[in-house]
Amino acid sequence: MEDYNELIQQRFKKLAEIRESGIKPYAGKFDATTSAQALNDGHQAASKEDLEKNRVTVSIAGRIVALRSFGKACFAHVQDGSGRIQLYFQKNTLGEEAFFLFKKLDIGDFIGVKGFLFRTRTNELTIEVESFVLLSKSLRPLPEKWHGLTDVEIRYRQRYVDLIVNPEVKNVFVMRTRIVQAMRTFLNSRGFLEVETPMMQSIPGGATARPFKTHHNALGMDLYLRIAPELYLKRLLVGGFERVYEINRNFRNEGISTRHNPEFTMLEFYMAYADYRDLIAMTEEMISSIATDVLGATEIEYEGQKISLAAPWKKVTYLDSLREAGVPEEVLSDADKAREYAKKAGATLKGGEPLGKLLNEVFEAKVEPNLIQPTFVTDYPTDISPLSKRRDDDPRFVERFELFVMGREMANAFSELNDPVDQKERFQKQVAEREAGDEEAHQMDEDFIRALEYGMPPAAGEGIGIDRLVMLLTGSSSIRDVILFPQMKKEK
RNA sequence: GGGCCGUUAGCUCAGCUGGUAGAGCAGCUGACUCUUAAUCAGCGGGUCGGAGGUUCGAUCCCUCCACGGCUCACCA
Repeated sequence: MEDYNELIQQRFKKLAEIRESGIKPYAGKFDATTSAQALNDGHQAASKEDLEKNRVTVSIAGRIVALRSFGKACFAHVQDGSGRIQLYFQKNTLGEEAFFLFKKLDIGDFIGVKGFLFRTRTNELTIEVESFVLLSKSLRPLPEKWHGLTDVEIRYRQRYVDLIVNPEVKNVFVMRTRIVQAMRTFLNSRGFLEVETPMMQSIPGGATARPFKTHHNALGMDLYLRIAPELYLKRLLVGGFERVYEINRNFRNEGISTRHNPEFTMLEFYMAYADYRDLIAMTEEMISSIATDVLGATEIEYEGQKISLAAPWKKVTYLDSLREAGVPEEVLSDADKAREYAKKAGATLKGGEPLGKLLNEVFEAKVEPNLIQPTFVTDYPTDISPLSKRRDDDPRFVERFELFVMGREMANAFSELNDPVDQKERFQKQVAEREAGDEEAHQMDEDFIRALEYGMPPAAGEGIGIDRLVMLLTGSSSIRDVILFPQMKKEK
């Protein structure tokens, strides 16, 4: 931490003076009768004369965010959890002693005030303060009032300051909470049960990604932070839960970018006796209803582009999406031609990739960036979908879709593979890829196979990246703007 | 991890060709009882991200390092 500068030292001095005068600079509770927003909303229609005729006495607590001082009077704004309201302090009203303490206050201090409402000459609803208490002395200066705080490093590292001075930042996080609430309401109303499954797993499964490793001392065993809850949620299907979901953190030991944070939040839900087609309809309904709940609209703008979340959304099969992007037919079924084509498209290949993986390189380069309006891409190659059920008509493809908006993957869903023999073979294939050097390939999970051998009902499951959904709905271009405390390097 | 860019007062930013740093806000002192970017007068505040190097002299040029941003790779 840096040394205390002159401004901070001045405030420590004021703190000492306040203590010397027998006043507690860090008080206990304060009973506010109202909030800034309640006052502004509730007295919108009250005229200057109304307020003079029928005096409204209020008490409110908050942080001083602006001070405009005259000799024997002062205007201030306090900010509470709901908004801001102006205060007016007069020496005549407060008395000598209280006015002396008032002079020791700084921007940033928390105070509780009692007073009555009036309107100023400029008609701003204001509290004339009759008495006040210092609730908490602030020792550090807040950023200036014109430009506020824009340094992104300070904004992320000291999010508390960002939240104090940038109301739109706070609003994004309020919206995030509302989005998640709307999601829970949607799922709960359809009979889904929210559950919690292990964050620490001895075999990190359910996704292709590199995990964080940790160690349990008493058990003497390595554990991994989960990369997905999928395999545990499916064990619950085996156990008889028919509709379950989990909204929680996943951890992936990979690069950090404007779209990736090492810990991020996913919704995963599983629905017995359904297939991926049911989830297409449900996803359209869920996301458009969340948008309506939270934004009051299904038309949004993201990074200058208008996006319509009104159902129905475009659907295209994986192969057709490649065809539409101009990929020649022979590339779609020939691994050698696909390899050549993927290379030309700029993919970095290690060699030995199966056709599905090669096609996916092409897909990511040629198709994904152009999926601006919500689009379901269906029927993925089996090679890159080790947990999905095969299509009856063509086992090279699975019953799976991904949802793309703004060229980004928003959801991934499939009919769950419930054939233990097929699942075991797929794991074995993954293990082989792992042994061939693919660190992200699945490991064998014997217990999961055992669970499937007891019998898992046919089911469909889906994952939706909450952070990315929040980005979309709040117009945020960086994932760090929708995560309160994004991961940063250690401060020096 | 690679490439590009950035880091100057508490905050937001200037700083020319290399000659040891400025503004606004915030702060302090004083004036001021309806301001809201309050106003007026005065004052203080800097390891110019860090360490080396070049130079008579470095905020400025070079090297390395740290942190951040964008981007590519990896991925969701």
